[in-house]
Amino acid sequence: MASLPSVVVGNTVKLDRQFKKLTPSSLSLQNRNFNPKESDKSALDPFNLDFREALTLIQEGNTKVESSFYVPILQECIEKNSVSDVQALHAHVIKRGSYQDLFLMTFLVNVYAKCGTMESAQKVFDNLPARNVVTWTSLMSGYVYNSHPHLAISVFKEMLEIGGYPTNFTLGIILNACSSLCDIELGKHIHAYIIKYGIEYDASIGNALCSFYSKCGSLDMAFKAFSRIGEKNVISWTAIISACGDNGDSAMGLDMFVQMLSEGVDPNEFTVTSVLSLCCIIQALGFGTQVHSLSLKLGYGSQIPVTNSIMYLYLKNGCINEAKKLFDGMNTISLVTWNAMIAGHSQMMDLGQDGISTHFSGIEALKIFQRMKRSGVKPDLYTFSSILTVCSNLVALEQGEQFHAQTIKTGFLSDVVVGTALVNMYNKCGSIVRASRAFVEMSARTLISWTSMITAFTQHGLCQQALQLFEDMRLVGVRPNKITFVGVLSACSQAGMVDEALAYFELMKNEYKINPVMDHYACLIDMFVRLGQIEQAFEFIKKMDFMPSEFIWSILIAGCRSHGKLELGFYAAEQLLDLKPKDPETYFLLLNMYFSASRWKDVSRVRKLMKDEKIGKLKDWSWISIRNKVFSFNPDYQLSQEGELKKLLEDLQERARILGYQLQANLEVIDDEEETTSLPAHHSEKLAVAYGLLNTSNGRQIRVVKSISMCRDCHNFIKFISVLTSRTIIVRDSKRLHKFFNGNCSCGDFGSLL
DNA sequence: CTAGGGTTAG
Repeated sequence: MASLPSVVVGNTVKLDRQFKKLTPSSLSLQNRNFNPKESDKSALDPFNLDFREALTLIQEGNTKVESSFYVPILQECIEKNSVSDVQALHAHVIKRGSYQDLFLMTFLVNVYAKCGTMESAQKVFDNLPARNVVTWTSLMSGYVYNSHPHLAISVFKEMLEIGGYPTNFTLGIILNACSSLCDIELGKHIHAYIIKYGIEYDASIGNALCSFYSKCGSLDMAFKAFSRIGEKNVISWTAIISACGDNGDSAMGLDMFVQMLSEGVDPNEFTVTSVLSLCCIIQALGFGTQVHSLSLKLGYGSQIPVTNSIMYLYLKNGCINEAKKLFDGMNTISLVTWNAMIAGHSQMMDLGQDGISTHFSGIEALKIFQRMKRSGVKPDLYTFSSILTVCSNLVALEQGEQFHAQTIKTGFLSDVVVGTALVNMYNKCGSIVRASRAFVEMSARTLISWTSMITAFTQHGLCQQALQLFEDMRLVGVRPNKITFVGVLSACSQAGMVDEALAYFELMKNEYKINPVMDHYACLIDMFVRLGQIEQAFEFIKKMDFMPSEFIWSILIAGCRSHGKLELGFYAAEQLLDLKPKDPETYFLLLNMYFSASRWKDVSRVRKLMKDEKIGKLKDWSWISIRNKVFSFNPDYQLSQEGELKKLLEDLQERARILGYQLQANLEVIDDEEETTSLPAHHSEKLAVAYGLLNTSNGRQIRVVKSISMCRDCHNFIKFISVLTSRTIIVRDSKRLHKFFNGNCSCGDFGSLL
């Protein structure tokens, strides 16, 4: 680092005015601080003129004006983002000789920067008669503002070389540059410099350090930087609150918010939006609602970002009506508002709601997209990634293809998130070929892109490709996370590669220091179960340092049922019942197990528990999307009115029987005390598949999405259909993707627990 | 004259 002082100070013309930022309305008001010479006053008082008039006067007049005259007009140029007006004023400044005024010229650097024309800002800077630390800092700030952090840093180094001495402002700006570059090295260097030279640790330094460490992923250091600030201002608090959110500790962020209020600091609109986004992450609707009313009290109700984030919070929590009310009440609907609406609808599925509301909110999201386009708003990358996700959820391939085309036309495909969303869309719509093409064509890939593609191969039963891609990913130096390992372990599980699975499990723990989560154990247990090694699976459950979840016991029970291990199955069922499962499907798994073992007492015990826990019937819906239209089916579908559909199903059933298909009965509907065994051969996906067969041309893929898991019988039957019709049939149920082709399914036949 | 914070994505 450069040695201290030797500040370059130009012959700064001191002006005795205070230049506060002027709003357009304040321009027309008399400013008490403005006190021009009498001679200028009558003709050229910018505070008595409107913008255009002032500009015209300046351009026509030959009078020399004071430097301060330009400032409010230039301010307005920033607001209007009018570079040409800035250039006109600049020309005038040169002609009238005010270019000697370092104060004014520094301001001009900032004006050009704020208008996004850094070339001009740099040119003004280069021609300055003298430079001081403020002019240097202005240039750096311009480069950071225009997303050229590396250029800001080279200006910084240049300044140090000629002996310039950075101030708190300078260091704050450079720390920001480090944040956006994730340049940990330089950031720490700056921090050391601050300590070494005893730079006063004020809020500007503390806030910048706090954000810097947060963006580098060290919440600990962010907290240290924060706590050293003597007088914490709103920005300090907002910085630490967002730091918590960015580093995965949203609950802590809410704590900090409470602490901030208790210390008597009022949040501003930025704080409110940050807090609301934390509420979104951890689904803290109640807290968010309180924050919302607080923000109304503080007068931020008309702030668009505040409304956007509360609307998004409502949507993510399924409060569609509240969200709609806010949306309808907004007088300015920004692109972000549309995006929040679309993203909110596309994400309602994360609520643990059934697949039916997910489906309808997806359809709603498509409608919102159309409304947005009709209103003349152009979609951006956020819109496209959300809408592609909607297509994934709906298994709406044709729609997805159209959006793909639009991303190409608009150039947003080059965005890595859009590209990743596209990979996911093709995968979830059952097209692994196009998914991998989209992946290969990406110009850049994030960890999430790699993970998506690995998971895609796994879901399509292409385990070798999944593992190969994982190795490629490591070769190019991308560090896997726990989700990547779920994909890897699940690939091994499907392929029955026990040794590899265990080796990857160790690799994850030892080399990547990732603590296993339930999903990893579930993969391994699933693997043993698939291989029929039920005892090993059970041993593994006993050995793991986790309380087995509902899902783990379900896998074991399904395995016990398939492999006739009744006693262990009953034991597991007791464990499962103790957990008071949440997922309705789990109860049906138990019912079916007891039913097939003729344990009637247990059947009624489970039924009673279901009543106590208010578990309703399973809502069996399937949808098929053909040429942008969605058709819905459930078991109540009136087949008699559709002679063709009924005939087709009967015909397929008969031909399947000849090939060896046998109907497996399941306990289906629990209607109070009444129970029926299912004979209707017509779960919703059979109807949807048959409808697809009738309404698409021969050889085309059939793509169906279903609200709950497939039952074994349907799973088996559709394998036969794929043989009888030579079609590829994709059914995405609530748990996984099934791609049926030539009598096989990509899930490796252990995909249906029910 | 130079800053610091925010909404929507996989």
